[in-house]
This record gives sequence, structure tokens and C-alpha cells, in this order.
Amino acid sequence: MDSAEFHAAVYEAVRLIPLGKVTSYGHIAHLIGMPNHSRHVGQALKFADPGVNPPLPWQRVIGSSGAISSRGPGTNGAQRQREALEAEGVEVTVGRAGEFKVDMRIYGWFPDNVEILQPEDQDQVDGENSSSG
DNA sequence: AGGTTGACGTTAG
DNA sequence: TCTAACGCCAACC
Repeated sequence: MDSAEFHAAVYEAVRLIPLGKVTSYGHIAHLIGMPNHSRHVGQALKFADPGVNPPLPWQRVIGSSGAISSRGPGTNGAQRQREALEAEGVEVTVGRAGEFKVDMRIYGWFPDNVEILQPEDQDQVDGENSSSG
């Protein structure tokens, strides 16, 4: 697994995220078979070209905690990600510290069987919110 | 070769 | 629910 292949695998997994849903860096890492490379998933997205085709829905990847990671005090990456998510219908809330958060119980997308995911089987993979609500 | 960084995750209190 | 601490691994200096 080279760096280029890692990036390609990350992009392929990220493109699987359905519209209006979000997942975590760790889950992308999990889907490509490298669960402990969660940090590098973000790194791969950072180096991704915004003009690639098919387009990369990078905005659908956030922290496992449901928070949009801050790229840094002087950057507006988090703000752009928030706008991109809201444009898809994902509701983003703002915490006290100005952090953007998404309710994973509603918009979370964490299937373990993406390889067998079919358009007609999507009804049986979103049972993550069975705990409450 | 060693120390620090980073679009993270999990566990403990 | 939120904060603090530890673990993780490649890139960078």
C-alpha cells in the first residue's frame, strides 16, 4: 500500500458516502482496511484536488464525535465544509467554542458492508440509530 | 536517527 | 455531555 494507493482508496471510499449523509475519518480508514490510519484519511483529503472527476464529497467526512475539525485559526476550511453540508440538507449546529457539529444519530453513515451495498439494500444498513430517537 | 506535527479515535473521570 | 489523557502512524524537520 503506497501513499498514492492509500489516497486512491480513500477517495473511492469517500465517494460511496450518500448525499445528505456524513461519516468519520476513522470509518473511511476502516473501509479501506486500515482502521488505525484515521489521521491520514484527513491528510489524503487535504491533498485532494477540488477539480477531480468524479467529484470528491470531502465535506461528508467529519470527526467521529460529529464535529468538523478545525483546519487552523486562520483558515476557513471548516466554514466551507459547513456550507457544503448545509447545501446538501445536513443540519450543522454551532457549539460554544464556535465549532461546527453534526448529529451523527441522524446523518451518520457507518455501514460495515459497503462492498455488498446495493441500491435496493440500503434499507437494512442504516440501523445505527436504534438506541434512541 | 530522533523529535514534533496533524482535516483522528478510544478510554477514563 | 464535556474535558483530559493516551494511543496511533506517516510526513516533516
